[in-house]
Amino acid sequence: MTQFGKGCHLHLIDGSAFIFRAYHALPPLTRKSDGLPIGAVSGFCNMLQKYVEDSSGPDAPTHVAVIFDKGSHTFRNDLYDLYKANREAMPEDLRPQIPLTRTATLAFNIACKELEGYEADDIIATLTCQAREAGGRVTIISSDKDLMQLVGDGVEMLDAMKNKRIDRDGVFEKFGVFPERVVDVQALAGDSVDNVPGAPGIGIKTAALLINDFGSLEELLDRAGEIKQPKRRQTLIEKREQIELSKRLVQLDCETPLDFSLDDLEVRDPDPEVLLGFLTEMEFRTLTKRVADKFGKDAPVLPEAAPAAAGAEAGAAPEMPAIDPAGYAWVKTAEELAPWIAEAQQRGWVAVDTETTGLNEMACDLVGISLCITPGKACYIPLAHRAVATDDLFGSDELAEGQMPMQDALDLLKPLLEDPAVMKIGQNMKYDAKIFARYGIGITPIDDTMLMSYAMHGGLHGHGMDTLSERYLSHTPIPIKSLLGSGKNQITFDRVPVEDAVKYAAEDADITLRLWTIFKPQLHQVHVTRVYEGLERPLVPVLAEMEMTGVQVDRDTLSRMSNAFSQKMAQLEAEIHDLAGESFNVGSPKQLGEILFDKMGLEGGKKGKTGAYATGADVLEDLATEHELPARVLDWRQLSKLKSTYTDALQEHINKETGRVHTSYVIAGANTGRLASTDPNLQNIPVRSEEGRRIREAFVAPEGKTIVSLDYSQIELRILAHMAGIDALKEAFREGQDIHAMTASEMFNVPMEEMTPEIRRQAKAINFGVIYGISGFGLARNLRIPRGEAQAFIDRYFERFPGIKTYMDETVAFAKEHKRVETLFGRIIHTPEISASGPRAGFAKRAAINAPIQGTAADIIRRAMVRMPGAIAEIPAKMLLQVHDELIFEVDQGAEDDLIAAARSVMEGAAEPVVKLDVPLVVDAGRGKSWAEAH
DNA sequence: CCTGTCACG
DNA sequence: GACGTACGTGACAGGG
Repeated sequence: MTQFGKGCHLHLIDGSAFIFRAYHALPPLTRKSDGLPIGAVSGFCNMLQKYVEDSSGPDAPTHVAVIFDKGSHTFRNDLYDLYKANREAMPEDLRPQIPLTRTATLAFNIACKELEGYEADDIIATLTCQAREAGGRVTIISSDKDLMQLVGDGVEMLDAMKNKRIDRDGVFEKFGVFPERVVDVQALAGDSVDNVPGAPGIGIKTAALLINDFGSLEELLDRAGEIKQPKRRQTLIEKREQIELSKRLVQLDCETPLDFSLDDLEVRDPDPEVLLGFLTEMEFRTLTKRVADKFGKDAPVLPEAAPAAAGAEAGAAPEMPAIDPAGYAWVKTAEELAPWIAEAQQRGWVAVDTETTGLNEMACDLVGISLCITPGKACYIPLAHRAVATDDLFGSDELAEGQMPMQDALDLLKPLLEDPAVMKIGQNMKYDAKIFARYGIGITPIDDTMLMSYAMHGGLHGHGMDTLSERYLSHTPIPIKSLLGSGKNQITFDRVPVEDAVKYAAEDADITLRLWTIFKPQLHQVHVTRVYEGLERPLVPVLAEMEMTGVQVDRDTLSRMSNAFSQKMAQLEAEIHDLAGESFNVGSPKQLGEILFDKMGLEGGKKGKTGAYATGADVLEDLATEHELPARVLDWRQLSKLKSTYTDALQEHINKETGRVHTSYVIAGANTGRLASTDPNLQNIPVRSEEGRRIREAFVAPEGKTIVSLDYSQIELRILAHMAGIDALKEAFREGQDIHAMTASEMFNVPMEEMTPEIRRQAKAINFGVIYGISGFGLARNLRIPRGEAQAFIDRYFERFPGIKTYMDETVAFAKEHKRVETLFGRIIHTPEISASGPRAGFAKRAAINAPIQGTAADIIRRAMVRMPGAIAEIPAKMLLQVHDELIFEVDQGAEDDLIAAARSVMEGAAEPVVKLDVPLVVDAGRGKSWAEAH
């Protein structure tokens, strides 16, 4: 045994932090065989495994221990009975998992230490002091700021989450003092999480200032009389005892009586039998396999789960072979393709993936197709790969060897892809469906693993294939960059050698199929089958159709506007330079800030975290009342935005073949269930300003057609009225009243006849604020009124509509209990951050309040869109665009009334029959030759 | 690649 | 005068 000393490196892992992070990061998983809650243990083991993998190499620890808290009563409670009194009770499903995390640690053969009556922090402190005295190094793996007292002199912290090391400078950044004085700052600032009182009204910033001025807390308290600010002086004198108590509470104990020594913590290799035994007992399929692979052993056989219950544990795949390119075939001929088609037909499903020359489905070509029916066994059918030329840099235009004619392959595949009895499985099927559509194939029926994940895991993580593969298959797919390169040397997929393409493309189909086998049975368990089958999957063909149709955009209109903007901008720029007395880049916020606040010396310059002055519109608007220059800059910025983002960029997006603009909707992008529009984004075409609105004049109907726009009136407020059950609001909506005026009348006791636009405006801001999870600060900023006044408005609002407050509180409570919120249609939005501390808690809370409202509205318009094609089938009209609460159509002249009647009926009735709203949904309609006229 | 800014619902 | 704050998006320009 080596004696701990110089050259040794001790790792101390904050076990409780690991547990809580694991618990909050994962859905509530249970062990399949007996339903034992196991999510936190699973996450804990994954984190330990990752730690073990990451901590090899030259900087590897020689000694390591995981330290836990034990018991709820510590010596600090004897000092102060309210210590940690406001901690929430441990969740019911976490409690039984705690002992298992000890077992897990031991199974990894890592020392596992705890001590009754002491917090983990104290044990960590004691060990750190011992190690430091012995001349060794220490890394504390935790993000707990209390432990920052220990940093320095060979001791560092490692935030495993952010993979960020924290040294003395890092501590200074956080606390404004070096580690020796962190206790002093904490004693003053207190800690709301641990219920350490501190000095009221003093936070970390002020505390650091004081400590740096006086040198130490004791010095500060002795000489408190010298402090200039009367309030602060009084606090420090009056609360001296409380501050001293706080210091004793935050001071870590380096004298914890330990019954073991550093030498007992020496790193040991795990015993494969023990570790695999434990993992198998927990029924962690993926991790068991991964660890078994590491040891070069076969994974122990797990009890076979019934297919319907498969995957109750994260990543719990049904038995599947390893992902291995050896199982991937290169299909070269029709004869080789035939058995794949036959097997798909016989099994009733096939995973399909297309490879193309680019990401724009409307302007790229098919290069190959991959298929997979059984995990581990997949094929790639190359169709348009170019021969790799040896003599020139640009490659050849010749087709590569070993490919069947594209049309032959498509002719063979078409019956399969259109066979109603064979499920086609894809990842982001809208993409493949659009490609196939261009080759005359209407792929149906489909399942989409991206959308399955979105329905089940919305809010937890992204739903791209790489994310899903890593999370649920513990496998990193071959990066496309490894084939295509990046930057200007990037090649297109048809230039990839077929041998490489087979491995990549077949793997994609294999992964997709594996994800499907895991997800499919889970949809039902998580109760999102209706969401997936009613709101996500059926939207794929509808959106594909809309995107392929595109919208006509008039290039000349845009081009003329661009020129006009250029001229006006040049003029403004000259004026701005004149006013500044020098030439600079108006488009650079950095340079602008320096001109405004350094050179011109204007008041109100505030630097952000990067050290640059803020020059946002709100800042400039304040300055504009006094000065010419900021006012000009605002005008310039507006034009610059319109030109670069709209009049110029939109022209680039006009498709050469169709002459129209084809956006792409992201179905699984927004947390709330909304769509997002990209390349180009047609959901943020200007409308609020007069100049901007003119951009919409360029969105036109072709000869003989009309643009029709239908939009939901106040849909989110209506949903709020329904969900929160506010009778006054419901009544107002039923009677078709002006809802903001009614709110104003109710709040400010102004009769409706005497309503002024100003009072109504304020009420409108409050109504919107409520939807966003109102705060005094936010409302104050929006209305540009003092914060106290804004808070008074809010208090008044809650007084008049107590149901709203109840709704908000109940929604947050639900989110805290279930780590998710739901829409009226059962869409789940996970809220993993809801129990976070600090500013993130506020964010999460407001997002949780907003999500059911915004999400229900999103569900409703999705339902309308899914039904729309059937409802307007007999009308010569096409749905073109969706803008969250608005649908835009193109219709033959003369059929406008029919379309409006049919579409309005679908939209107004979209919630039914699943949800019967207590308020009517009202749809406004407009028509014209352009979007500007129709809106 | 990140940040600030600004366009929309 | 603890902190930082309305919700949800995407695109562009500047700057490292």
